[in-house]
Amino acid sequence: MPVGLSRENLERLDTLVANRRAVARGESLFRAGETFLSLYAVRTGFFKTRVSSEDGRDQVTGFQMAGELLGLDGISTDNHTCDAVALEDSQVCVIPYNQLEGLSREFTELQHQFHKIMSREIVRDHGVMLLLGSMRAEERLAAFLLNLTQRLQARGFSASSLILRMTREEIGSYLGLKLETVSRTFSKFQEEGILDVKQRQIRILAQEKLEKLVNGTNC
Amino acid sequence: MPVGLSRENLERLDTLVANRRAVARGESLFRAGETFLSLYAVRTGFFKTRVSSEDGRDQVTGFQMAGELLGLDGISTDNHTCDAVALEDSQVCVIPYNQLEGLSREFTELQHQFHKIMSREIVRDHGVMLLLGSMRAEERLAAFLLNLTQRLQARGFSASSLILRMTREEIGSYLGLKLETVSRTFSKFQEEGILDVKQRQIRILAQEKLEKLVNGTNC
DNA sequence: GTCGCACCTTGACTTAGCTCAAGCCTCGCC
DNA sequence: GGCGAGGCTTGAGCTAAGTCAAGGTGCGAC
Repeated sequence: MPVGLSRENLERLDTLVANRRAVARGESLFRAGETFLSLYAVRTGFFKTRVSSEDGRDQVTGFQMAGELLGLDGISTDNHTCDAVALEDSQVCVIPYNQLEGLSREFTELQHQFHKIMSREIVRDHGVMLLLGSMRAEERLAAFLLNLTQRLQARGFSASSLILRMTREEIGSYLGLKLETVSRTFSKFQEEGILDVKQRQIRILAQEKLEKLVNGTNC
Repeated sequence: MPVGLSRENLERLDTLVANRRAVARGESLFRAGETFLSLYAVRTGFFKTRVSSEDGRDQVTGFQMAGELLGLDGISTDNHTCDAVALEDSQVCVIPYNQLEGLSREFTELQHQFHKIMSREIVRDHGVMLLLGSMRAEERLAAFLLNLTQRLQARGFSASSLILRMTREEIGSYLGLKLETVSRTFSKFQEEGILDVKQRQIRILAQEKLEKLVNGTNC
């Protein structure tokens, strides 16, 4: 991303993300209500983010893997508005937000990239709204799996074989379904020869059928 | 918002938003796929934004009123990713995006406010996900009405009386419900003495009951 | 090894919301 | 003033997904 920067400037960008933090499986990176100071870039591992309503309802709002950014919601009120929980032992880069704002005033390209990242999150959220608002259970799970494998593939992993880092309940929360429905839908996909499911090990046998479900020549 | 700026700088900020555009009821301000060049601030009127999936499913992603910003999704790919449609004759300020980036490199406060606005949109979207993923029809409609009146009240309108700018179908799309369900739920609220509903004229008779539905001492 | 716990699967039954259909407002237009 | 179209309401029946319950499975701790 940094194009044509001087050595000195490159070093300043480096110091922006120099700070590391390890988060053990099950621990929170941050929680709703905490003061917002930094963004976090996932280096290794896997996270979920989760919002809660006053009456204790939870909603998983996303799953984040290496290279993805956590904490953007905190900018709005200087407080985090969701919890970020590690689903496996993970490492993040700590990006102090005021330093990021300062540097992005100097480096047009950094500013532009940062805006694109925020905007991309908005676009992603709109996609999830479409999923939650108008898709049936099978379509939701198909879309979820295709999204996951696509992101894993971009990171050099197999496009057809993956290990889920989250429980059926977490998948259900993200997709607006109950865990039993997620489980039944996995079973259905297996019966139909679309997937091979062994607990959290998933092998995609017929990707085109998943795609057809999502793009839906059906309904 | 602009605090302690010189006359000259204030004028530069003014020119940023000097350009106006009128959009008649039913017309689009922009459409998915069009090149993204500007953000738009609603001056007067009312808009909906809508994403579509390949197979023609629509999802209303938001309703925007005076003072709210449209087009943030376009930054990510330099193309708009949703349609913005006026629900009544409206006027917007055109904010050329590259000028905004330029000025926000000079004015820390502008930069900071812009980031907060983007972040707020992300937080709002997470709230909608919670609604779509975990609330029942009555709770969704209650949350929708409370959100609307809150925003209208902040603009000096009544907290208890409002005129809907959108159809039952558009409300349903936003809330992940069919128009019949929206209609039935309005009728139910009327029977229970929570609302007085006359087509699009709504009077809130028992706001505390709506709040209780959303915060849910129930389930 | 085996015990316990968290997680997953499956079945039987229930239900919230959807679909389809019919009829009714209301507002703009001829 | 009457007519038409878009929008709204309501009913009846259906269905996808939820609920409740009873096991099954696999992994980590001892």
